[in-house]
Amino acid sequence: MRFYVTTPIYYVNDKPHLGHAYTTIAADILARHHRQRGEETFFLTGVDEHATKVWRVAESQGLGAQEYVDQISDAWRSLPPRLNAETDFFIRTSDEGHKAFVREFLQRIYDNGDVYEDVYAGLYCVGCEAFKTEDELVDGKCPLHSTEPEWIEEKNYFFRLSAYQDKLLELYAERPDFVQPPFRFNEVKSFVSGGLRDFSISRAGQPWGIPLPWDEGQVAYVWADALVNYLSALTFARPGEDLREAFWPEVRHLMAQDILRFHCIYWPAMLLSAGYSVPKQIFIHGYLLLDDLKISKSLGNAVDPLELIDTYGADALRFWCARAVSFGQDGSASVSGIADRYERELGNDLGNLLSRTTAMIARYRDGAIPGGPAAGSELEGLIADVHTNVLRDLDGFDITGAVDRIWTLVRHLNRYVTEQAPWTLAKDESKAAELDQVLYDLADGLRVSAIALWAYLPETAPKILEALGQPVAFDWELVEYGRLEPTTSVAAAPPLFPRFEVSAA
RNA sequence: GGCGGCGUAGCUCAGCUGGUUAGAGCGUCGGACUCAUAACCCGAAGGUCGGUGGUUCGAGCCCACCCGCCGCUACCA
Repeated sequence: MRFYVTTPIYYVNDKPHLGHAYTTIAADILARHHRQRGEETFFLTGVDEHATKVWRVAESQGLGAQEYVDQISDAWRSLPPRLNAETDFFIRTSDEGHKAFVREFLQRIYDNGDVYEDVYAGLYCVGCEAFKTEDELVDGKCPLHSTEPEWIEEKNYFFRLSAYQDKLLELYAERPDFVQPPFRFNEVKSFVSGGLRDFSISRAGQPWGIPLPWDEGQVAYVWADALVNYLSALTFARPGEDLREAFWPEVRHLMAQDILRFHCIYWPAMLLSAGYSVPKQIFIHGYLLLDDLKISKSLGNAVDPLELIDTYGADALRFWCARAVSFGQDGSASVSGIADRYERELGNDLGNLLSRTTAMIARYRDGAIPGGPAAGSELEGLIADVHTNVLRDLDGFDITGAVDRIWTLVRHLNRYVTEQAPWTLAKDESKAAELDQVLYDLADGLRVSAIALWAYLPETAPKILEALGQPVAFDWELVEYGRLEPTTSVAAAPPLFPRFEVSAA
């Protein structure tokens, strides 16, 4: 089995905000999970650096476009590591390997007869980087930027998307899970059923971009450039290797709904034209609605994920992203929710569980875990549920449901402590075997929780295993009751998620 | 306008192909415990499941209509 997951390539002229972090975190959770299963996994993210605005901003600062994007790409490149996202490659559209591949890719489409030349004309707002129709304007100006759009009329090359309507509909019919969740797929199908218009794949008179192989005077325009990254990266991410053989078309694209159409319609059509297989799956996640408002730069409610990491840590942010909103749907979330999750769930449920468990093992058994697995325990059943059903959840991109399932185990363990009352057992020598059993089950349940949560909490999970004197390994087959390694060195663990001082809260 | 979705406890949401007293988390109130990061555990209060009318032995779940939100309805990264 192989697993290839992508985020969109982010537009360098943005600042990284929570929405970007959200997609990247989700992709990393999936990637880590599939690595746990022993699958060969590839996780790609990166930046889109070619755009008119980039060039204009660079010029206004007296910089060359390449020089400019070299500077601002760093902010983006550092985002995944800050999130603890383990990417396999970070692509930039100005990478030579990408540029060469795009030219070859577009040439194939061209050779296939799907490209023609036509005149593109319209009112163009530079701020929006979009053409506007008359009825979108207010007093002849762009309502967002209050500037008059420019009338642009130029020769462009067009991709014959209209010729792919039937092929796309066939594809959708053959692949009922091609686009997830289903209601997004419906949007795609109804859109395509309504007929497709060709779209332009080039811009004239632009010095910044990838020149078309058959007309060096024009550069590839957005989708003809950006989308191709998912394929191009495989050709040069590892020098000397062509990863296409392994990972294409085993790809899952993750993104928000704003770019759904381009991924579900344009991209498959271009791939078919160029003679490639289409992606395995496309998953559209929802927006985190902060105070019921979509996160957006223009609304001014953008949240800097790095500030949240500075306060709560990457694990808490990842956990919150996975838990706060059912993945795939829009949902209201509030930044204060991170503080709640941190304290209630990570601190009180999970962190405190480790504290009390290790403290009791140290106190009652001098750091040793003398018990062993007991057949037919309730714990065994819960762990079996996690073992099999988390896989199923995550195969369906349900990162929220999966972590909820794991949390059921964590909650069970806390309840188990109270029910068994080890402090009472400890007072009665004749109950020593019982106490051993309880401590064993707690330690083993915690061990399993840590392994299952590793994809979500890559920083915390190793700490739990270390505190329990367990090898730091996360293979999914270890999510099984009774695989606790004997140990004699458990000491009371320091808090995993310390409370904040009142003044800091 | 067309297509799709949503409206369930104070809040955020689960409720599979219709079937005994409608669930979870948080919040509130009460209790219990002491291993632990004053954490954890138990219990209670709290819902005419948007409205109306149908189908059915029986509907939160099916149908019709209505009300209120939201998404998509083309070239924006």
